[in-house]
Amino acid sequence: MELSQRKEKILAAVVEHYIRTGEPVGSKTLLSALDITVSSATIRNEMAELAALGYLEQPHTSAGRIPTNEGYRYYVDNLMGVRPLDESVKRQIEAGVSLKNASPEAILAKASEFLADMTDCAAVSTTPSGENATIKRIEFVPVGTRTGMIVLLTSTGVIKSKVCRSDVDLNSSMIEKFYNIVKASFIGLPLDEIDTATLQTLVASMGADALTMIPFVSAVSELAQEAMRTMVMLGGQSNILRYREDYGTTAYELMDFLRRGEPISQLLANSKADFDVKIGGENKFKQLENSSVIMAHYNIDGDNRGSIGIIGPTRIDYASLIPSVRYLTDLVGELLTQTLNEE
Amino acid sequence: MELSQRKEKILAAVVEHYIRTGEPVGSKTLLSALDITVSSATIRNEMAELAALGYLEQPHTSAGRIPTNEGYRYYVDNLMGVRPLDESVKRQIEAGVSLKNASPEAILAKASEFLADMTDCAAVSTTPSGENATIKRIEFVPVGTRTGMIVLLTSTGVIKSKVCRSDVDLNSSMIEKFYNIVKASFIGLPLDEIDTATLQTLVASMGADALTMIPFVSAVSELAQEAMRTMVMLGGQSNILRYREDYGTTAYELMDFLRRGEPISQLLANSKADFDVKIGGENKFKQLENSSVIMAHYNIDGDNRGSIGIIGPTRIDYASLIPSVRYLTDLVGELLTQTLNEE
DNA sequence: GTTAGCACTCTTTTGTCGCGAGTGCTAACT
DNA sequence: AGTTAGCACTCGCGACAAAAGAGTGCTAAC
Repeated sequence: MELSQRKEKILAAVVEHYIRTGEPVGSKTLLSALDITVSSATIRNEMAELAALGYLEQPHTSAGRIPTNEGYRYYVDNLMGVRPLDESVKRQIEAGVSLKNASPEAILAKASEFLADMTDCAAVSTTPSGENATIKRIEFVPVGTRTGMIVLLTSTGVIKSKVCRSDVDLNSSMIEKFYNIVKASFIGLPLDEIDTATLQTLVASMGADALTMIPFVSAVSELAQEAMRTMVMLGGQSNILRYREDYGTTAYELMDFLRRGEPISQLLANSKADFDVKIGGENKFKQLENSSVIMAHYNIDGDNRGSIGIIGPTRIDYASLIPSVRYLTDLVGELLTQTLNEE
Repeated sequence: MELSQRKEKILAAVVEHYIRTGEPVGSKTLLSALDITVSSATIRNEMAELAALGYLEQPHTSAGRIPTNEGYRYYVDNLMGVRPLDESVKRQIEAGVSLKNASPEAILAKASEFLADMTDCAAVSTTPSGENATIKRIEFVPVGTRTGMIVLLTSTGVIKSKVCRSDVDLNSSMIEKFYNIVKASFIGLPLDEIDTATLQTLVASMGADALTMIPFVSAVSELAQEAMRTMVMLGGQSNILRYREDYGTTAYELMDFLRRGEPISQLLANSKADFDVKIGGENKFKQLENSSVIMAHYNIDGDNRGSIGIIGPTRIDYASLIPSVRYLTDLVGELLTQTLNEE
């Protein structure tokens, strides 16, 4: 749907004004905000047409207009000025995500927290997916007479560790047996091939040693699961209260939605493009019907591996937050690439 | 301050009714709730006296009475029936905290989450304090040409690990050097003696090796800090919205308060008794002035080491939640004792 | 000490009214 | 044909008033 230039100007002004104030905007207000040489009546006519086209709506007859979800969509796709990020904002973001010597989880947790603070929205991120990774290395470190720590390194550079407990005292022959099993059965194996069936056949093939080895073997499998699973990092839930009126009655549902990592990871994984904006009901979760999501994906070694996003009211400030989310996400991608490749 | 038996009965009835309904309770309502053979006028007289004593108040002249913080306090200290926990609730709690083979952090995180769900409040817990612990063991596991994982075990059984990166390729002589330094300088050292000053003298004494060893040594120190620091686990923040009206305008402040672990750990550490209830402004944090806190402390090897608590509105259901929190906390204590002592 | 009765207070609800904001339509103008 | 001025119309909102309802405090009698 193509709009005349003047309609576009009006639509943009309505969207921007409403985003700023949260109040329905009428023809007169618009007249002074717009450097245009027409009368308010003309603007009214144009607005009526925009409403007929579905881009604007009236909360009630005698109020101004507010954008519909389609209105926001048109604004984001066609009208929004993509001014480059301020240098000072860039530097602020750079400071916010810098974290040396930290795990991917810690980096993303901090990034989410920072992004939430910066945008006054709730922020979410997913840890790198380990779907196509294989097991590169497994180590066992005794830390007590019956306790040891298993360390797993994947081909994508993710390191996971887990304390594990044996039913009998550890001795070097057991540890050697463990390494033999690991070498023969695990190294090089794709993470997603370690399921309970594989484990059972493995345990069955061990014969007499099975009993003592089970805690170790199952710990390795748990680690593989963990390394594969993407975790959801969450920040700034309290910011939901900040825009409480905009969320209406869905505020509680929204907070509850945020707690459950699973749907969020679906939400974030659901888009292929470099970055994505979902406005109101555009995503299939009805808890988000009064929310917009701005998300971007980060790459590790050029490979799309995870996402970072913010969730705010539909009248979120798209124009200035989209570039911020994208820039931050790119930075995090670089940082993670670096972290995971250093050996 | 001693109250007559009848006054106590009335106060208890007011508190319990208000906790249940959230509505101010008047003399007639009370009459039907109370199996007492007096008229509403008598109850009015008694309530007027209770108000004069500071245990009840009226939101406005023609409304019923609601308990003051002092009223809740008297109720909790003297009136509240301490019925033992239902067997079914006990079993529910046992199921909620059972987690085999998990780290203390994971156990407490799950316990907080579960407690929040069970009580419809926000729940918090602190990880065991490592204040008096010493370093028992340190291991180094190479996982790449320049990367290794350092594993630290404390005398209290806490295991922490961290990936650490060298500037040059690792070789066995460096690893041996590392173990020498560790043996000589760290093993047996109390965690709180590892500060920057100690580290600097240590690095200074290493002479030429200092440069290559610094990443390792400082990683050990970071691990020691981590093992010492109590972390705050948080669950059920969304439940704050559930009692939004009760928190009034402090709802946002409350959520924000919960995010910052530090004040919460102060709050929880501030009480010596086995368990503790803070009502409204009784704790020094003004973000909690409309909240009550029910907290209990768990013991590891008989030693008070951490706390678990819930934060709700002042009209929280003390009588049934206090036993739940205590029972759960005891269970967690047992579980942690077991986890940390198994070697 | 207890109770019935009653006047009193204060909130809440409902209804009405007028104001103001903003619209849509029509007729005139360019 | 597009634009504009003018005007009647609609609707939400705040103010105000009246009525209803809940609950109290007090007094006088039991």
